[in-house]
This record gives sequence, C-alpha cells and structure tokens, in this order.
Amino acid sequence: MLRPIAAKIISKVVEDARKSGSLPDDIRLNYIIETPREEGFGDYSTNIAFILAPQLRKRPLDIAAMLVERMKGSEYCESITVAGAGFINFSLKDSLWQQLLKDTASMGIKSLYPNTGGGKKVLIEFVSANPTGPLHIGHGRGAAVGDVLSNLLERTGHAVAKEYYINDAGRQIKTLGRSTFLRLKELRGEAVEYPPDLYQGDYVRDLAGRIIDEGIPVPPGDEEAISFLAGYASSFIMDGIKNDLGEFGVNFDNFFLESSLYASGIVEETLQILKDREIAYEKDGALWFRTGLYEKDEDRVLIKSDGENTYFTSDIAYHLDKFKRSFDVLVDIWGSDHHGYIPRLSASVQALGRNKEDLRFLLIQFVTLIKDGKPVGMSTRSGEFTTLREVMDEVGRDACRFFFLMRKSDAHLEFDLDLAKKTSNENPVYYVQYAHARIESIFRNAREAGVDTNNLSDADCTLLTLKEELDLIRWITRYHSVLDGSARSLEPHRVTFYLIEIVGRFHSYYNKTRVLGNDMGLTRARLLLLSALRDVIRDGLDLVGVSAPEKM
RNA sequence: GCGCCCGUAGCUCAGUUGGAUAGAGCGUUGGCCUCCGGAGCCAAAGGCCCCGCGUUCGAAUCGCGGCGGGCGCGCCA
Repeated sequence: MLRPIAAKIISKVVEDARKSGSLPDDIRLNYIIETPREEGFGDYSTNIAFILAPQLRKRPLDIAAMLVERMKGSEYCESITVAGAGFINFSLKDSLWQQLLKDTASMGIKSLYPNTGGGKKVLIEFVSANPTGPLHIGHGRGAAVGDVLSNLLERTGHAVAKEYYINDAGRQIKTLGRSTFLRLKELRGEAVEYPPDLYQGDYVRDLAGRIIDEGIPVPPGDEEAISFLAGYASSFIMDGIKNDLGEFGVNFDNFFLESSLYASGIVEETLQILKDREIAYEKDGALWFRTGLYEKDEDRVLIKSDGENTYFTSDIAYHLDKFKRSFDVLVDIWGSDHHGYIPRLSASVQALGRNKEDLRFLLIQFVTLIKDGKPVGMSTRSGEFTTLREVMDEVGRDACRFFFLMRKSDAHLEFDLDLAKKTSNENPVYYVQYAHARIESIFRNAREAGVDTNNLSDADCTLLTLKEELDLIRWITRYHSVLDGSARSLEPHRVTFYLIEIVGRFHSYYNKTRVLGNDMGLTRARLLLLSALRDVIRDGLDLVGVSAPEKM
C-alpha cells in the first residue's frame, strides 16, 4: 500500500530516463526504497544512485541529481532532495496521505493485507510434544509462535494448515506405561523401586491415583498392564494437552500419528526412493543416508543393524507425506536444542527432489521465568518444570501470548511473571490494550454527544493537517509492510513491536490533541483517523491472539 | 575437538535483510490531571554496537580470526 506508491514513482522515473536515453536498458535495478528512521529525511529514501553508479561509471551524486530533476514532474511527491553522498529523499504530498486514510477506512483493514504468499499452501508443524507429560513453558512459546505465524501467513495470502505430530510408535510412550504401572503398584501398597529413567513428575502419580479411584480395569499380566497403561496414560495426557492448547487459543487442523506412517506404507516407499537414487547405502550391517551429498553433515543411519528404523527414517517419510499432500512450503518449529537435526532433514527433502527452501525451520529458544527478580528453576529430570497451564493461570492468556512474542523466537526469553501481571504502562500488553479501550471510549463519548460514528466515510480528511495526524496515517498504512516483512522472514515478533510503537504515537497524540470538539468537521475527520487506527490495533492484537477490550 | 545461535544504554531487548547523527521499555532524575480513561504524556542523563582484520561509496548487519555465554554433536529418543 505504501511501498507500492513510492515504488511506482521511482520505476516510472527510471522508465522515462531510459526512454529518453539518459539510462541504458541493460542495468541491474536491485535498489531499495525504505522509510528512513530520521523524520527530517522525508517519507522515503532510495539508494538507487549508489546501485547505478558503478554500472554507469558516474558519481552517485550526478545520477541522483539527474533522477531528482525528473521526479519533480511527479504529481504525488514533494520535497525531493539529494542527501548525503547520493541518497534521494522524498515525501508524498499530504493530500495523498489523506486520501490513503480515506481509502483504508472505507475498504477496511483487509486492504492493508499484502499478498505475499500468492495463494501458496503452507503447512506449519509445531508443538509436537509427546504425550508423556503436560506442556511446559517452552512448548507454550512454540505454540504461541506457531499459532501467530499461521495467523500472519493467512493474512498475507497463504493457505495455512497447522499440524501437531505425535511420536506414538516410540519408546517414550512405553516408558510412560512403565512409569504409570510402577506408581500404581506403589499406591496399592507394594514396595517398588522407581528407576530414575522413568518419568518423575507428580502427574504420573496423580494419574495412577485416578485410575484407582475410577476403578479403571487394568489387565492382569505385567506386560499387558504396561501396554494398556501406556495407551491409557498417553491418551489421557494428550487430552490434557489439547485442553491446555485450546484454552491458550491454539487450535490445530490435524494431529498426525507417527504410527500412521507405518500403516500407510510410506516409510517403505521412502526407503525405496532413497535406495533407488543411491542416496542410501549399506555399511556395517546398517542402512545409511548420504547426508553429505547435500549438507555439511555426517552420514546418518536409516536402519540399524538390528533391523529397526531410526526416527530419522520416519521423519523423512513424514515430510514426504507432507509434500504429497500438496503443500508448497513446510515450516517446522522446533526447540532450539534440536538444531543439530536440521542439516540431515534439510538434506532429506533435497534427496526427495524438493528445493531446500521448501522446508523452513524456526527454532524456539528456552524461556527463563523470572519471579521476584530471580530465575525460577526448571528441570525436567526432577519433574519440577513449570507448566504452560501454571503460567497461563497466573498471568492470564493475553499477557502470556504477548510476552512470548516480544522476542525473536531464536533468542532467549526472560519472562518476568511480576511484570506480566502489572496493570500499568510498564506492561506492554496493557499499554496496547489500553490504547484500544481508550479509542473505544472516545467513540462512546462521541455517540453520546450525538455524532453518527457509523457514518464517517464522508469526513473531510484534508482537515487532518497536524504533524502527528499525518504521522499516524503513515503508521497505519505501514501495517502493510510490517505484515509483509514478518511473513517473509517468518518473524511474528515484529507485529508486537509495531503495535507497541504505533500505540505510543497514539497515546502521545491523544495527550496533546482533543478529538471531540465544537468543530464538527474536524471532529469527524479525527474520528475517522481513530477508527482506522483502532482497526489496525484490533487486527494486530487478534493476529497475536490477544483480546482487544472495549473497557478495562 | 567440530557445528549452530547469541554478544547493542545499569537491566531486558529492537534495529526496516548493507544505509545517513544506533533506538524503545524498565530503572534513575525532573515535570504534566478545572478538559475525550493518569492503565497516559513530556523532558534529561546514559554507548568502544565484545575485540581485531577484511569486503565497499557505506558495516551493529556480510567474510575471516580471536574472546565470552548458551545449545547440539549416538546404529538415543
């Protein structure tokens, strides 16, 4: 919305210059147009002169001067200047910004959604925690990032599906069965030794107690009992996980079982493909994958000498299955402790004939909870990890989600529980929500004063001449490029930063300028501005999965 | 030993994919409510962008070498 106009201006100038012979046809034009952080430099800045200089063997300053001369004919821009060593700075005319506001307000928030994806089908796989225990805080961060990323991609022209992968065929589920079995014996008064490699968390004991209380029939033989309990416990825990996720506002389109890969035969198919292409080879009685063909990584085992598949094998099959379901791009969101696994999986999709870029990874760094200024310890081994539910119950869903998105996902996150609970400007969640509530309050007052707030489309935007008002309009239209940039880079945290930023401009404006006044024309114009602003805040909060309250 | 991530204000972190005089919040100091929500606003102080070399018109950003922190390196799952 905003870039396109600036881009059009520049490309038209270049085209004109070509036609008149001032620029040759065969030049590379990989210049950029950006909004300079220094306000005094205008709305836009381009480095085109620097890009052309070496190609034309001319000084950047001379090229800039030539282009600026041509830009002066444009009906859209003003204050076109050459700055520094050859930057071209320019602004759009106020009237154009005012018109943009009007267009945005009348066409709605969706007119600010960029079509970055062009309808591409994307599968985002995230959380994928095994049902052997409740979700902890790290899973929560992954859940928030994955969910917000999918909202983001949906808004930017992608067809998104969210998937949760469950390793139900592995040993961990069996371990859960043994853990439950022993706790059950314990509760029945038998003396048992509980090995340290079993799940230590209290939830296992609770579950065993529940099985006794409810009189769930457990098969007599030890092996049968363990196998039964593995299934029972895991599906019980999985229900709990789904429940937690639901309350956290994260809903999946599909839960994919590892066991289904074996049932469908796609594991065999995968191995066959790799053998046929001679990407798999035998050595020491095992079957190996030639990772080195594609990535700087060691070769890895697909089938162990005891005949069992490794997890790597079923993971390759799983990704083949994803592609077979006609997804164009796959996004895998993992805990950062799995980063060493990336090269081999990336190699595997290339081995299957896909581009490396078709599988993208997002790593989630660990979360440290801070309470009373000190880190809260969490160790899975002792079973004393902090669960997502505990944090959600303590600080609320809104703060929880927002905080998870205040950092780049692959950076450590310090989650200050006390701050998340504060209801003051120190807490960014409230800062943003407060702006929304404040605007709603103004609208309530306006209606009470008899202003028809549903019909502002004929408001005269040319009355919005304050620096702060034009600046707010720029920030509103910028939503477009924020969505575009975060979608391209898979960085949903940019949206939260944008919200904090734009809302700050609003609070400042509000403090300085009265919206409702005697001048009805001006009042209506300002209300129109605020309605567009409110729509952006509301949509941004919705994207992050945080409520936009009308009153607080 | 090898690989990945990180190192920016006292603290927690951004930095528009290589742009101009490096930003925000918290904390510190000092101001603003006869007026639409003070859960807000304004201002000041605070910097060797870990260090060095290189790439170029231009580097916090890219490359190489160090230093410091985190994580990962199995025919484990």
